[in-house]
Amino acid sequence: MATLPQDEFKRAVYDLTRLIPAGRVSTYGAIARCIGASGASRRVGWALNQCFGEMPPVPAHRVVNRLGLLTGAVHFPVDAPMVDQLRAEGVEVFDNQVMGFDGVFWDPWKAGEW
DNA sequence: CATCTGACCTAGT
DNA sequence: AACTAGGCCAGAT
Repeated sequence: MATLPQDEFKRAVYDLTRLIPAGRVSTYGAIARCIGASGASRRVGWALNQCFGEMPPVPAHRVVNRLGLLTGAVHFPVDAPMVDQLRAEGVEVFDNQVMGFDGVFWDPWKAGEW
C-alpha cells in the first residue's frame, strides 16, 4: 500500500521529535519547517496528538510553542504531565512556561548538520 | 452538508 | 515595532 502523505508527515515529526535531546525543547515551527511543512505548524500538533502509543515513544513533552509555552500540556496524559517530564529532565518550567527557553531551545538544523 | 476550532507560524501592512 | 490577516489539515459540532 502506498505511503500516505499523512503517515509520512507524522513519521517526519516523530523522527525529528525523537532527536531532541533531554533537557532541550523544540518548537512546532522549527520542526514543521525542517520537514518542509513551513506554515503547517498546526499539523505538527495534530500529529503529535497521535504520538501517544507510538513506538518508540515520542518525547512530545520537549515540543513547545514559539513562546516557550506548554500549550499542549492539557492534552498530555495525566500519568505523565508535560511539566513534570520536562522538570525531570532538568528543564525549569513555571506556569506552563519554559524558563530560559532561549537557552534550552534545540535547533533541528544545528543538531544534525543539515 | 457547512462551519469552526485546534499542541501554531509566517508574512504583509 | 505592533497589529491583522492568511495559511495549513483534520476532527468535531
